This record gives sequence, structure tokens and C-alpha cells, in this order.
Amino acid sequence: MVSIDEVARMAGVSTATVSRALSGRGHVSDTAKARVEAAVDSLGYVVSAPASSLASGRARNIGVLVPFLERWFFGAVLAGTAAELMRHGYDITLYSVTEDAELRRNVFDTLLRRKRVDGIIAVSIALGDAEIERLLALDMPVIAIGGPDPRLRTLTIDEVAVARLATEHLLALGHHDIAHIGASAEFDLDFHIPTQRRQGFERALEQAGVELRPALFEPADFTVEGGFRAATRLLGRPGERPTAIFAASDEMAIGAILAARELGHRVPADLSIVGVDGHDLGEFFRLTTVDQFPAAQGERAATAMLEALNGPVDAARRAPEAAPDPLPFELVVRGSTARPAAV
Amino acid sequence: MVSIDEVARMAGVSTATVSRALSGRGHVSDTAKARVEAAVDSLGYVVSAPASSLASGRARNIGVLVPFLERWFFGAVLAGTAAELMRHGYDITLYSVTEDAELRRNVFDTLLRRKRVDGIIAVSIALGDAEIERLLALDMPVIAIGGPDPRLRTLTIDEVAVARLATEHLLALGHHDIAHIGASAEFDLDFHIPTQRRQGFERALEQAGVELRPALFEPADFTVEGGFRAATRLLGRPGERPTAIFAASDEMAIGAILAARELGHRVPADLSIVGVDGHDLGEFFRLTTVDQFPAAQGERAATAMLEALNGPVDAARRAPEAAPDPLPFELVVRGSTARPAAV
DNA sequence: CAGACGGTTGTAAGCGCTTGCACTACGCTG
DNA sequence: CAGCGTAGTGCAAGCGCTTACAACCGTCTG
Repeated sequence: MVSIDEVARMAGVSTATVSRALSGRGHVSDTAKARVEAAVDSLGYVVSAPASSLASGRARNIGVLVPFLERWFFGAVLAGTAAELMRHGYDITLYSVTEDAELRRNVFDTLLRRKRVDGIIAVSIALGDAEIERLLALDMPVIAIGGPDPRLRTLTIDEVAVARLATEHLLALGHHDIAHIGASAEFDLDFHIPTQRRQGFERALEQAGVELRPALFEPADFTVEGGFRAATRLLGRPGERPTAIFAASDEMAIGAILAARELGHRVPADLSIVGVDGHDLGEFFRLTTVDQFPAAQGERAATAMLEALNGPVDAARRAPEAAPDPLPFELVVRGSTARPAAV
Repeated sequence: MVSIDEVARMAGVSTATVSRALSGRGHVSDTAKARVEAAVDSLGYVVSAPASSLASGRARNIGVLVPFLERWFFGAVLAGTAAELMRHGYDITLYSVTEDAELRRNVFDTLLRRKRVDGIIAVSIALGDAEIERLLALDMPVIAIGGPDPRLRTLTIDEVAVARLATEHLLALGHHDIAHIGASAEFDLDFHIPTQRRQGFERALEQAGVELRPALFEPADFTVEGGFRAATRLLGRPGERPTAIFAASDEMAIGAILAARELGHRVPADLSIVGVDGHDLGEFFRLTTVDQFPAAQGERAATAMLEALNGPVDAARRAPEAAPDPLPFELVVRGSTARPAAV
């Protein structure tokens, strides 16, 4: 393996100059830099990450904590993060934080403490109190996406507004009997997004002067199947049948579309359905949704991390005061919503 | 940050002994080991990865190359790999290898060469010739999953057998007019799995003495939407309508189910459909499929990697001779297949 | 009982970089 | 023209571990 000494010798400078030329820290004359670059190219030299980390304390590597790798949303966020970090020469180390308590402890107690990462991005993951303490104790930038804790710098979407937007779209079309498929109570315990979406939904109705009917709320687990079952229940209630459904995720909305079809209801003629996310399959199902651009969220987190690492060290550790502009979202009207059938 | 010296002092031994006690290399008396462990616990010491890597040349980190993070299959494989590697104290560094030529070069020319990983797992990814050369030049274990190149140690499923199994299931039910939705030609150029599945399909038919009808093949792109369109075309042909479809992926099979429903065909009464993968949504759609256990594949790759790193260095670099037992697969019969309607 | 042997330990030399410090050379300021 | 700030460079001291080597011990062997 070619080392920095060979490069230095070939370029006719000291290793210090090679290091400075390659890292861009300190002053190096243009000629020296050019000679170094030529040597690097001809030798195919690449800086050894461990050596560089050890000497500098910087790892050029970000840890990313993810709960469900196999769900579309997380994959999309991750893809955004990965692309952006890679573009800046950062590697990303994946920590799949599942339910398994032992693996989980291992991550927080050992893996993250090995000085292998410069910062941590936590993607929509419910963290225990002790876990958050551990993260903060690491003394490095931590950026959460849609996370629940005020102690962490968090990139959040205005969930209430998202839900209002979806609901108001239905209201504007003339619907009054609007049902909501959201998270069940236990899901809410450590993760508040579903509650917020429900609040947005309810607030929009109130504001429009539409009476809230508890029977028109159905809990589900954010999967297609859950949405299917919830919608089936909703549509099976005699006399109470809604003309529109706002589902708190696209996957549930898709489940609802399938349920409606199965029960012989036409979408959107008999039933309008709107979701949230911007799921890949949304287009296929002609699903109207509030897109929250997951890949862009991942990218934003990466950008924020890079800033945190290059700005003053403190900037990233202080919580919400420096709240960045909120994440964007947008109503995408496709074919799953329409005016209610004339009564 | 607490260092190995403090641990050594507290335990009353030399740093060498601490290192040996923690890594399990070399001999350490039980008493010494116990004292070291006590000191480690009370100080909360964790070995610095960069320092350890630099000194030992081992990184305890595996690079994983993945093409589409947001597709279910890759997420599932990745989850399996991550869990298994984590269990053994290995980190995993993710390299999202997309189409973007520049990012791609960056991965092979720089990121992977930083001495940050001990080995590489390439998940179902089509690699260029130059890229494979680069991987081999790294001189570290490379394990591919379902990859196309004989120069790499590859974990493969017997794709031909998978397709036969699916097809024979349909034949056994009494179907003769069986269509196949597979990959389009350009997809095949660098990735042979689709072709193999098609071969298995055709061979099963031949063997059963069923005539091959080119009209009953439709290319698609492995997405739900692609499957939907392909099935729509297949079902729209007057007089040529198949009674069963074998789709080369579950996502396409799901698309086919949706197409059939839309066109008013009952599944499985009018049309049987079988897929391949073991997709999450398969259960929901009551899809009969040949499960290939993606998470288990990821796990197997991880296991193979760990073996490669701890066995003789050469073992992992030599190609197929030491082919491990092939990956398992299994027909899962659910509700999307049945005997054809009596004619 | 001398010598061989294997387990246990410490000493110290790196691993391949980064960076504080010292020094030189210049171009300016006053 | 002395004095000073700054760009450009090299020297060498680490960064926090691992491991070859040597030294020592008690146990066996013949």
C-alpha cells in the first residue's frame, strides 16, 4: 500500500505539505499543491481513514440510525442522506436499531462510542430516555428527522399543517363525512407524529364547522394491510359511512383504496381517499397525497450535519432555538379524490 | 475520553495485557482478565476503532454495496446483513451505488480504498468490468449476492429451479396456457437473473410437453406498475388469454393481480398468479409465491464474510470452486393460484 | 536434575497520518 | 530601513492502540 511518505518523496516535499495539500488545511503554494496532486494521481494514493482519524480526531463518517430498513419511507430517506454525504466524501455507517433490546444497547453503549463517527442522524426513530442521554453524552452533533425529543436538534415537518392541508382538500371538495385512519394509542406513546396528524385533522374540521364524530376514527399500524382493515371497518358501518377518508400514511391510504374496491365502492366517485408521504406506489394508484419528499428530508439532514461539523461545534448541539426552516410538503392531487356524489 | 492506559493502571497490568484481554488474542490469565473487565466496566471504556484499526490493520467494518435502497427487496437483505454483522461487533458502511457515474467512481476509487472496511458485500448489483477489477484489486474478501460475475464469490439461488418450481406448481394445478412476465431485454444485458427465470419457465413447460407461445411472454421492469401493464396486455389479447401467469417478482405479480381485478377477472378462479420473492405484501394479497428469504440471504452473506475474515485469507478470494450450498427457496401456496376453471 | 516447553506478562516499536512550533522569505507600513 | 504580518515549509511529537520479542515462571520429560 502506498503511503504518504512515498507521495512526499515523489513530489519532493515533506509529508506535512502533502497532508496540507490534500486536506486543504493550512497554506500550500500552488506549485507544491500541483506536484502533490500529480504524485497522488500517479501513485494512486488514498489517505488511510484510520490513520487520519486517529491523528485528527475526525472520522469523515456519519452514523445513521434507522428503525425499519425494509419500509419504503426509510429507504427513501436513507437514499437521500447517503447521496448527499457521499458527495462530500463522507461515509455512512448504518445502525439498524430494531426492537431487540440487546442489539440496541450494543449500539448505544459500544458501537457509537468507538470514535468511528463524527455525528449521528436518527431517522424517525423512537428513542428511550436513556438512549437520548447516551447520544448527548457522545458530545457530537445529533440530528433527528421527525423524532420526538426536544433535546435533539430535529428536522420536522409541520405535521399538524400537513394533516390540515389534506383535510381541507377534502372539505374544499365538499365532503363532510370524513373519516381518519391514524395510529393506535400505543403507537403514540413514544412517537407523536400520528397524534399531531390527528390534531390537524380535527382542527380543520372544527374550523370548517364540521362536527367531529369519534366513530369516524380508526386506528391502524401504518401498513397497507392495516389501512385495508381500518377502511373495511369504516365502510361496513351502517348509516355511518364516510364519503372521504384521510389516512395518515400512503400505505394505509392504498390499503383503503383496495378495501373500497373490494367492497364495491368506486374511488373517487363514491369515496375520496387522501394519504400522506409521497410513496412510490402513489402514482400507480392515482393516489392524492401530501408529499413530504422523504429523499429530500434525508438530504436536508445530511446538509445540516455537514454544517454542524464545519461550523462552530456548539451549533449542532443546541436544540430548537436555531430551528431551521421547516420541511416542505405539498398537496399532490391525483385521481383518488373528487367531489362527493350529489346526495 | 478514557484510554487503554487508564484501564491498565486501574487493573494493575500493562496495556498489552488489556489489549489481549479485550481482543481475545494471545494468552491472558483468568485473574488478569477479570481485573481488566472490572476496570473496563467501571470506567466505561470502549476501544477506539481508528486506533485499533491503524495498529492492527483490521477495521471491524464491512462495506455493503446496494443499488436501490428504497426497494423492499434490498431493504430486507440489508436488514439481515446488518443484524448478523452487528451481533458480531462489526459495523456496516453503506455505499449506495446508483447510476450516477461520478458518485460510482468515487466509491470504487476512493471510498472503498481508505482502509475503512475489511470486506465487501455486494447486493444484487450489476458491476462493470472495471469495477470488478477494482474490487479484486482491493485484496479483501468480496461476497456478492445474486451478482452476475464468476470472478466474485457469489451466493446465488438456483434461479432456473425457482422458476421451474413456480411453473410446475401451475402445471400441476392443470394449467396449460401459462404466461410469463419477465425482464425486458435491455435489463438482461448486465444481469442474468431474469433470463434464468425465463429459462426455468420454458424448461418446465417443455418438459410437461406444453407448447411455448411467444405471445405469452411480456417484458416488464420488476415494479408493480410494470406488472400491471404487462398483465393488462396479456389479458387483453383476444383468444390468447392465459389461465395463469408466472411473474418473475412479487411486485410484478401484485401488479398482475390488480390488473386482473380491474379487468373483471377473478383471482384465482379465472386466473392464477404466482410470483417470486416473499414480499411483505404477499400475505396481504394472498399471493402464491416462491419465497427466497431475502433477509436470510443477507444473513448468509454476513456469515460467509465473517468466515472469510477469520479463516485463511485466501478462502474468500477464490471464486466458485468452494461454492457454498445454494440458497434456499420454497413455494408458499396462498390464495392466488387454483385449478383452472373447467372448460 | 538439566533442558524443553508452553502459559503469562511487560517493554517498546510501530501503524500512517495531522498539526503545533519554529523558521525563512517577502512585501508592507510608518 | 527597522519592524511586522503572513504565506510557505519542514521537523517531530503525538493520536491510542497492537504485537513481536524477550523474560520469567512452573511443569514435564527423559
